[in-house]
Amino acid sequence: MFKKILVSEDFQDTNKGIVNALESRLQVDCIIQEELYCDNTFNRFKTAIAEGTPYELLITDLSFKEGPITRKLTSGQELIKEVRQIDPSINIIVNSMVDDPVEINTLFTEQKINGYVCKGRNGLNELITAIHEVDQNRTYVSPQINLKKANTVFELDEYDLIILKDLADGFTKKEISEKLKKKNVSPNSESTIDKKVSRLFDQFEARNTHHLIAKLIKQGKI
Amino acid sequence: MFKKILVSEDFQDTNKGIVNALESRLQVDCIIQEELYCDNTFNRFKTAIAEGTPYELLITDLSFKEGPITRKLTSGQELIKEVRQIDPSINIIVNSMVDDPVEINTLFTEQKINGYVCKGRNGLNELITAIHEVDQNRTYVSPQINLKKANTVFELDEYDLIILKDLADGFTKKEISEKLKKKNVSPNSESTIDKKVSRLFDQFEARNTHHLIAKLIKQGKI
DNA sequence: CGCCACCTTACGGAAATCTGTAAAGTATAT
DNA sequence: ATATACTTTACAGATTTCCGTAAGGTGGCG
Repeated sequence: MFKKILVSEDFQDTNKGIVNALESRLQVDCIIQEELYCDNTFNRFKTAIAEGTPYELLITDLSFKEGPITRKLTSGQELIKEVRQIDPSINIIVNSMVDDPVEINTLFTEQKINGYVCKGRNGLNELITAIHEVDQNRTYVSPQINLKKANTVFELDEYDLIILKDLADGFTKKEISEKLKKKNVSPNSESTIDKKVSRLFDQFEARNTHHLIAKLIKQGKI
Repeated sequence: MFKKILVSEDFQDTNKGIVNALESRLQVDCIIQEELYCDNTFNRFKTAIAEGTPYELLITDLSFKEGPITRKLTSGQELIKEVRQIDPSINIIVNSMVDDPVEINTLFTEQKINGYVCKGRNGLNELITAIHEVDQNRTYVSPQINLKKANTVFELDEYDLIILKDLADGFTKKEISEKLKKKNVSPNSESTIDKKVSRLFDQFEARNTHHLIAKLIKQGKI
């Protein structure tokens, strides 16, 4: 079983909840340490390697609030990427409230994480299970997550909705294009998004994006 | 100090984190109980009153995920409303990630909550502080929340409405400027319209015109 | 009157939208 | 295989938005 674990989670209550559970439910000789900031996590991680006592397991959230400290790493995804670069063999379990299969699938295929636990009423129990599974060189995914859905192609309407909702939330088409690429959703070029929205102008007789969004929200379609 | 506390929070890790902290940092003779569902919280609450041993403090989250069980109460807000109806004197502290001053202010003015703790890197410490404050009959709000912002309601005057409605109808700022000139409404320069809308970005925390229009329509202000 | 705060307007540059054209890729039917 | 229709993508330009600076106008106040 793992002897050295690092927990990266910015909410103090959750952080303590995880650490307490690990301390009481794992073997006594396991060192469990915690960080509230991605940057601190990464530094501690590097230091441990330099000192010849590397961590064996990283448990991290994905979303980290802004704080008083200027940050280099602002998300769990970025943290994982950096960590993987300097230690490809480290075990990583993500513990987050994200439940989008597409996004989670990307973590497994690209970031090579070993487990994904979706926060919820059984999250802590699942996390313990995940640790044991990962320790046995198996992967773990919360049962309520259906990764198969990640591979199903979006219907046109659903695709349009993603774009329109993001536009209504103030994202630019370039940003939306980048978000789609990160989620491995295709098509995802700015040009295609442009065309899709232009076609919606015709369809809904809108003069421009402002008009289109206003119409659709008033119609309750977004 | 409170002798009987009920914690309502659907994420198991967070729930345990809170309960563990309370158990170790409050007096030993305090009964702390926990629930993962609003409905269960409410039932336990009613039962305690019926048995003549009511809770003195309720600590609750606002957002509760859907689960396998059909729910009557689906949010902390609904829970608080029901609880207040049968026990107007119960102390309530909300522990949530919501950071919108308007929303939090409503909890104090309408639901008469006694404390609000915003989840974050210091959330658990703040929660302990909040409990002590509420015990002394004072209210508590996380320091990063500026409730004053909640009271500065931004009224849209008639001039703002003309511009916003025209934007939502797909007119460009140049067109709106021309329309105003034709109607002999002043000010009417494109530049002034620009400034007006930019100020509305700040006031309503919108990233761009799409975002602003979407927000205002959703709020029913246009 | 001069000073100050605020509003209006002009202007310019960077970024984003809107529109058209064209090339490349995909799937289907013959 | 080839033709066809459709989708995706790149690119280019004209227009519009976004944001900063600065100049002029207006009204309050000692």
